[in-house]
Amino acid sequence: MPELPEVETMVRGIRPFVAGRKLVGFRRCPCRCRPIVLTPPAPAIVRRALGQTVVAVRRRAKRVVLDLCNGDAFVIEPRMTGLVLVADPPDLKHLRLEWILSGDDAQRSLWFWDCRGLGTVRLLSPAEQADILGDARLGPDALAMSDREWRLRCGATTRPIKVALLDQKLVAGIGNLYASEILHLARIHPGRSAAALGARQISRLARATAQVLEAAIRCEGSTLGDGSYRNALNQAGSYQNAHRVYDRADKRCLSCGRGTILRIVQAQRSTFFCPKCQQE
DNA sequence: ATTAATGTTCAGAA
DNA sequence: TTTCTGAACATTAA
Repeated sequence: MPELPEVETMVRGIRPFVAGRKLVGFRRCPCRCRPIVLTPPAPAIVRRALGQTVVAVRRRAKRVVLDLCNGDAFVIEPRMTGLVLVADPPDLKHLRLEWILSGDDAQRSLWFWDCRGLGTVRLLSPAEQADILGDARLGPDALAMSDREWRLRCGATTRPIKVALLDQKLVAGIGNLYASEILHLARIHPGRSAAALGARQISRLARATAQVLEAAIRCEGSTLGDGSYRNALNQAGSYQNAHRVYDRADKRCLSCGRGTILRIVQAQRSTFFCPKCQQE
């Protein structure tokens, strides 16, 4: 579920509750749901992380990173339905992992809640962080791409631009929902070859990416009809009210007022676009 | 019963 | 080498 704006919202939401605190315990889910996949296994995590202080809370692509004072870092990857919470989980069933934190005042907890259970939590050494979070595996953050970088990276692949935007090695942070929204704002057809985009289109793409993602962060992300996404305090985001095309198949285009939103499938994922605003 | 869902990764084929 | 497809992971809701 979460893409860059949702993960950024998680990071900002938990930071004041987590940064500067010491890890004094871990607990697995109290219910009988499948135990989360931990890397390394739980005993090694306890040995390496217990007693460490969380010195920073940051985002890398669609992951939440908790930097510890010994150089290790927890890397939380929410995938489709994962949430990081400091209060009030949606239900008590899918609380996969709890970090117990101690600070100047009372003890408190950070939770990883994940309904589908595809998310992961890893404790990585500095060398593993360089490998898994480094430039060889992830492209530049979507909010830190220059026009020049957009041009070079798009120019290097003939894949459809919608598919290229989902490639985390090309640009990090964009997912299926925001890819459709960005291309609609940039007035680019999702099937266009990335390498075939002209200079004006690249510059529109760069501006649309920043505009959509920054607006979505201000709205604390998108909470769709199933209510799945929640911020760190288990509150819904509001960017879904600003969606122009995502999940709006057969509805009137909100921009031109004439086109009908189409749903197509690219790389086994839904793409939504307006054939009037986004010409081939 | 079937399908699709804001993600990632792998195997195998073109 | 690049690109594409299908499958896998697991859960829920329409």
